[in-house]
Amino acid sequence: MTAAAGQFTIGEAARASGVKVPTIRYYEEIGLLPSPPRTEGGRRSYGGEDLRRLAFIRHARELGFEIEAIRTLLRLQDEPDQSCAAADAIARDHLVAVERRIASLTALRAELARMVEGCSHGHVSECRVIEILADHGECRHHHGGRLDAAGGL
Amino acid sequence: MTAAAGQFTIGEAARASGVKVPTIRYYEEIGLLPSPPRTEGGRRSYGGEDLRRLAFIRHARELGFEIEAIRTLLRLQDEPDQSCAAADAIARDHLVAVERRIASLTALRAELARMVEGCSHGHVSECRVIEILADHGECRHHHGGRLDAAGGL
DNA sequence: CCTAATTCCTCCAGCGACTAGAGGAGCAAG
DNA sequence: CTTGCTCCTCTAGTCGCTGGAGGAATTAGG
Repeated sequence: MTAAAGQFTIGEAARASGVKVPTIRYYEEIGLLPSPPRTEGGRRSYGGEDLRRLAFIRHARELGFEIEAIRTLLRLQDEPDQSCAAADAIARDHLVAVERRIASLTALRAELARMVEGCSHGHVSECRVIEILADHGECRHHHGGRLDAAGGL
Repeated sequence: MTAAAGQFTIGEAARASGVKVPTIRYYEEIGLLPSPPRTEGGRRSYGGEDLRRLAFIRHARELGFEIEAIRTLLRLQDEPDQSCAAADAIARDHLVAVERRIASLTALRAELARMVEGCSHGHVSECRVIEILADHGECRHHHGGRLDAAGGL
């Protein structure tokens, strides 16, 4: 460790924040994280403020905020005299989106549960799972849009 | 209409199934939907079986099944004498994933609700929303992975 | 001081599941 | 015959990363 106190390598920043190294570089590339100074050898050298920013980003991503929303939130954070109405609006919008998502996933769960329960574990020709998928009319699930299958956690 | 009865253009297939035209071509490209015969002029001509397959795919996508899972389900559907254990397993796995997702979104909703409620609508410097995002320690949300913000419906 | 292991650098490609646009051909109706 | 719609192919872009190649720099051990 030749570096000054309070300076961190990208690897240390990654371990401290829980954001992977390539992701940190990606955040820099898209301008979400400022380009840090470099050491003589050309390596990124982060300070405490950068780590805080990174933690902020990580937490916001965990909460499902999009990069563009986070960009706005970070700008707001940098200007503490401004009204926080904008931050409030972003959070509120997101809350509404999350609620819609929960509602649709709950409907989905019900349909999947019915599929699985109805399955008699015999042949495909009499399988509820296949049957319900083949015939939308048979289910109570009406027309949400698409859901991502896997998604986070 | 010069085409034989029971034959449909890609546009008609799209309207009938609710899958967009470019998406149908995409499904063909990735081998999810068989390449249909073409008319003299080179246009795709779909039959009733294709429409049924497309409806199956659409429904499964609405239910959040991934393309690869759908590919497996379609193969199963084509062999009605096989055991449906595989289909059952896919649906069960997906149900578990959906349940996990609901649980994490519910935790998320709670945190977002606390953020929004705590906001005093004053300046950014004392905004709960910004504050909670900046300090993970302040919240009860512990370490799920990432969630997609928008996603389906 | 030398070496080996680790970490870092840049650049480019790929994921999933589409979506959008360019540029052109076919085809049905007026 | 022209208008306007649909269709064709092909390419590139979306979002938020993730991974690999190929090489330089640093660190730890001997």
